[in-house]
Amino acid sequence: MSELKKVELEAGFLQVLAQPTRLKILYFLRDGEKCACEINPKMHEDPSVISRHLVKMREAGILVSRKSGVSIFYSIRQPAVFDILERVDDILRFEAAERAEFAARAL
Amino acid sequence: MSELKKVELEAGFLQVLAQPTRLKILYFLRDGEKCACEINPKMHEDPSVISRHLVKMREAGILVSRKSGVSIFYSIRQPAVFDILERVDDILRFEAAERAEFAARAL
DNA sequence: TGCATTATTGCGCAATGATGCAATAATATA
DNA sequence: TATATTATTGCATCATTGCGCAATAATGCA
Repeated sequence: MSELKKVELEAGFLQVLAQPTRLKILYFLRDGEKCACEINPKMHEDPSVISRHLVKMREAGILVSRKSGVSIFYSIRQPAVFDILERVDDILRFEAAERAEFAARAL
Repeated sequence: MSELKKVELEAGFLQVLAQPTRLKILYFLRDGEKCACEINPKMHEDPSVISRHLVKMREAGILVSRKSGVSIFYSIRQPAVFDILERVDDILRFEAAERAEFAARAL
């Protein structure tokens, strides 16, 4: 039915990563499992918003959740996302350095 | 002014990558510089759409352009984006394999 | 059972993004 | 100079996304 092509799958996955609040959540989860009730106070948004972000990342396979009582604990399922973010940071640093050099040259 | 935080810069860059047509263009440019007039017929979209995608990727530092006559040649400036896409593919393969295994188990 | 806590879903709103047509800019050529 | 080619920009439209309030579900506890 769907017959998703390679670039569409890639874009879809990257789309999930490409959101500041979701990245913030990922970095927060980096040092271990946290329940939504621990994530919420750290973020500056409505719990419903965070919930949707968490669901989206779980559906993408980035996170996994575990229920315990009324709480739901989330943790990283694909640590490789941090490799991706490292690569992005490399590129961003390169960009920043180049812009700085260009600015210096313009003096 | 802007005071962009780390996650915002990362998300912004990933947002540029997270679009099927742009990825298609990137893969097409992988084997070397191409002018817009070569890119256009390969894509199933209006030239104006392709132009905007190219500009966006150039602004993000992913591509670089060179003018020659009426033609404008684009090429990859950050080959590291393919490392990122490789990582994404790894994750997607992992996902696909897991879903396949789950499906097999359900028989 | 009744109540509190935690998390999610329904819904509408505002902002953003992708698209295509038409018009424009820039260059080459007859 | 007039015309054709190449690429971009202006503009309108449509779809998607992120957001927050309110309502609902699910569990634990008095």
